[in-house]
Amino acid sequence: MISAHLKKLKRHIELSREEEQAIRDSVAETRSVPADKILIRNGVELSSSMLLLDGWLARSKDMPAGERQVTQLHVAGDFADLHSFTLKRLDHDVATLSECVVAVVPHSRLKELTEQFPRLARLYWFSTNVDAAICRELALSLGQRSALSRMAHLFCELHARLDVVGRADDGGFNFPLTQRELAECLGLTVVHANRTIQELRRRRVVELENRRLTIIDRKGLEGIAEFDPSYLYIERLPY
Amino acid sequence: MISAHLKKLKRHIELSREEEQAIRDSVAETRSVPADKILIRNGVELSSSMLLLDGWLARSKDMPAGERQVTQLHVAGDFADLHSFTLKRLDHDVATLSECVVAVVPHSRLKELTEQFPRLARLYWFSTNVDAAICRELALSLGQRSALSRMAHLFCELHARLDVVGRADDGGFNFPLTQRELAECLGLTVVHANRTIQELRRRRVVELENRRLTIIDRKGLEGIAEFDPSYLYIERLPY
DNA sequence: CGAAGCATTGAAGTGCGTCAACAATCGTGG
DNA sequence: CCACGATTGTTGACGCACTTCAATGCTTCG
Repeated sequence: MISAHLKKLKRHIELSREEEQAIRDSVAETRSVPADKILIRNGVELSSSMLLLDGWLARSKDMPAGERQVTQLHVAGDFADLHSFTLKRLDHDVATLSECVVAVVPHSRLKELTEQFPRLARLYWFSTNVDAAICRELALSLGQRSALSRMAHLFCELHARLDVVGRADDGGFNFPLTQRELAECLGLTVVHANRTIQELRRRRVVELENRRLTIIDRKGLEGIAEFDPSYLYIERLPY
Repeated sequence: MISAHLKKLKRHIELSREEEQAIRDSVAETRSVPADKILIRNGVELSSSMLLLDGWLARSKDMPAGERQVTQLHVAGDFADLHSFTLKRLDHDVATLSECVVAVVPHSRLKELTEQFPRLARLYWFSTNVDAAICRELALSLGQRSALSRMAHLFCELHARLDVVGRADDGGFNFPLTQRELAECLGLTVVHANRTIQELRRRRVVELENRRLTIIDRKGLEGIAEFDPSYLYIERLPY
């Protein structure tokens, strides 16, 4: 089940036998978590990071009055809080959006791993930097794109990211979020998120039903989104 | 002039003599750059990172039609593109907002530095993770806060960050951005940014003139912003 | 089978955008 | 030191994308 994570890493560098084994050995335990649970709470001191093996997670930040912004979605193969290795506590919550399987990686092992394999240290550093790039693209979406373009952009991004770990096909992908959660990703109200989905349906670019997103017109969707995947850094061997 | 950077780092760990010297030695050259220049262009392969010694920089992303979102502001002591060490090319531009002095740090030296001093590797990794936390807070602002609250929040954040490097006082700080640039940080039009400044003035919380931001009512400003600085990770010794 | 959450719809309101004009300031060269 | 164009700041009128409020049917699940 850690194969999705390794698949992602191997897009960037060839892993030696020892490196791959060290990564496998860094997992202390594997846990199953039901949907709608807060896995990591804002501000709490942490001594391990969570590697998502299956399911969907969200990083979210709440306002005093209760409004919520999801700042990142995570799918199989993603480290949900690798940044807690250096930050020690998070500035956001991490919650399950579906039933999830997570691997627990103690910070102590990450320390050994990164000191023993500086190349892996840079690879994992790279990985948190890609998270940051995704967040910058979100800021661009929230600041400049219309609701329609924003939603289309999110769907394009998710398709590209899921494709890397073999969880998407040309027709689309499983999408377990409710419209409320989707709205929280996009900085919209539920009502407007609903109307935006309907507009995408009306334009025959996507369909969304039964927790599955069907992409009907990929080019059309990417056009609405003005999608350029280079910010995802999905390419082979950067160094 | 690198002292602002060291001051920032020393908030988090005590630097040994050797570590501090290694950081100083990592600078290959120092350059002065006029205002309104693109220092680093989106997509270009890089072999060094820029440490800002003095002045203001912005990370910005442009849309095909020309709209621009600033995803981060940088002040003295900040690494503008430490993430280029692992990403190799950026997903955004870095431009000068004022005259700037930057130190050029080759990636080759960063590689040596981080391999020789794993503690510094983690500290610099930490630093890029704080940048990401700041970007998440921006996403929260853009997605959920009103224009007024967003602007107040930015001013609070800048005051806190400038204070760390000794470039703010109780009364405020120098703020070289035009209203257009400020608007680009906040996802607003110039016209509405102008009206928002006026509302902050009317409420007697800040004044903005002659490239200086004066904070008249700190508590009032923080109240409008619902400002909680914990996402900035300004505190002593996380490990 | 009932309750709770989720998706959908309509009507009305508003925060911010757009367009357009003008005033103030700045930088530059004569 | 002034002239002048360019940039920056400010204001008003109007429009619209998105919100708010409220109601209704649809699913899901104990």
